[in-house]
Amino acid sequence: MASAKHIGISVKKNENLSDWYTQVIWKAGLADYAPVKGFIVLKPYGYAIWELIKDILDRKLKETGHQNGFLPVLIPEALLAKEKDHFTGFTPEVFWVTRAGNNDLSEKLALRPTSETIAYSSFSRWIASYRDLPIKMNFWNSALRAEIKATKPFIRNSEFLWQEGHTVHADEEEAKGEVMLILDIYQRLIEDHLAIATIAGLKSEKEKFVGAQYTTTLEGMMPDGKALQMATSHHLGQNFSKPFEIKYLGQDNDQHYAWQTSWGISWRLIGALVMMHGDDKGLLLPPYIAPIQIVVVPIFRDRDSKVVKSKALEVAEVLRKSGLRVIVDEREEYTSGWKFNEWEVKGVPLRINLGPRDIENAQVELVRRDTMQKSTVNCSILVDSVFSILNEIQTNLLLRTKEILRQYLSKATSYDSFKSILDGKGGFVYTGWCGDQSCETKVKEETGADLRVLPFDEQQETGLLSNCVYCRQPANKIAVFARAY
RNA sequence: GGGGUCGUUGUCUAGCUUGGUAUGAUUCCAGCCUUGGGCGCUGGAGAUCGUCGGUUCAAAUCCGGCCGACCCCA
Repeated sequence: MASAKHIGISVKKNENLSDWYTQVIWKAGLADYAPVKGFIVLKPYGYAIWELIKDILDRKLKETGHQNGFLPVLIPEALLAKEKDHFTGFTPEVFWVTRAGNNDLSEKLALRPTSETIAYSSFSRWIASYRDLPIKMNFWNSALRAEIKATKPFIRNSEFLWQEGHTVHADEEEAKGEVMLILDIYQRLIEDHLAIATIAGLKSEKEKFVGAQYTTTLEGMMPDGKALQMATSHHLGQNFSKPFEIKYLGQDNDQHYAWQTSWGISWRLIGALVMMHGDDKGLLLPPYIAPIQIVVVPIFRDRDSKVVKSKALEVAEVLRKSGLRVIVDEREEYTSGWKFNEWEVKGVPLRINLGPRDIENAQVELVRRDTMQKSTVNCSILVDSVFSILNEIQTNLLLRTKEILRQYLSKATSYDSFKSILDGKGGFVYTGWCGDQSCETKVKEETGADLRVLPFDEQQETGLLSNCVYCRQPANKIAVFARAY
């Protein structure tokens, strides 16, 4: 139908990912624009996805000994400026509060771009001896970083929901262990629940968190060949403990500066979910992270609406008792065809069609959102069938993103081939790198690609990539470059 | 950082060149009709044309600033 065209997604995903993406965010009911540039309003369906991400991660963090707290949103300028690199790095994007009511403030207050400084000013007062360590805290809050130019819902906003963890340890090895523990938790969350494959590794000196000793990262690859940073976990060393005087009295009766980590994921993961799994029909959510895993659509004529509806509610109840998130779309003002399309735009992974025909045969029709395959199952084996299909969808989606990642992995031994890959299909390009920041900067300036990650897995494999892609000097690292969001 | 496109009702859109009562669809509401892939019919509602200023007897339309959205390139 012609009229149906502008109700659904009006652009193909592989023709214009950007336009497609914003349409899906809007039409699936995840978010809406706010009156101020770079800000968005999260609608219930979008917030429900965030809540699920939050629940899963929160549980994992508590299981590993972390506790939640809450920090103020305003940070005095002097505090934010205490660690110099950190301050210099963030200052271009900090929002400042300079007035309260009718009075100018004597000291500017920053809307937190991140909470290291304010958290650590507290930590320094909480810690006296090694017996007070470790501190392992996490904060669910929002952060504000002014985005002047390019904004994109969930991917790049001036305010975003996230989680920031901050830990303090007596010795460096323990802190380094924490960094890797968290990165692993993130990778499990992202692969096992969000069904997105990533590359784990180190950020370069240029790209690391300002103020960190080193930054570990999980890098994802979007279907258009552009990279997206999914999570970071930082070893802060003693870079903050020194200016913030986070000291403890050791068993040796001497004062020591503590070792620290910080780490975070944001609602950017929702953006990644949309881009990775969605298709021309709209959103497609992996079952483990879908607020609605199953929608039951009763199909009826007037004379049998009662019996069909009550059967639909019964089916939903059985599935709910098995722990599934199920709704019944009982609305009478829409036809079933309308409902099919709507739930497909919203990405519900599994739909159950239930009409008089099915009731007669004690069966239901299952429709998978990922393959659009329909199957008919007998009510007696419904729960088992549903679980096995949901698991299949989850597995299938992860396989798809692994395949996308694999197709976007290239190796370049010369700068010419490096450039032609970037200008062609894009994606991740593995190269040799001398380790010199000036080569990294030149590559960025000339090609638009930055050094996304020094992958943990590939560092032993030299061979072909034995020279720096830019200066041709002997390489001492395998670097992965890409254009990125 | 550089370049470009755009803003008319909840949504999409005509009108703008050549200034004079704002077009159509969808949506929403009431009622009828029914629902296995975006049903149909009847009636009704919904717009200070993003915003501020300028030109003019008169501005959605011409000019300028600002706000916002989007795209391409580095």
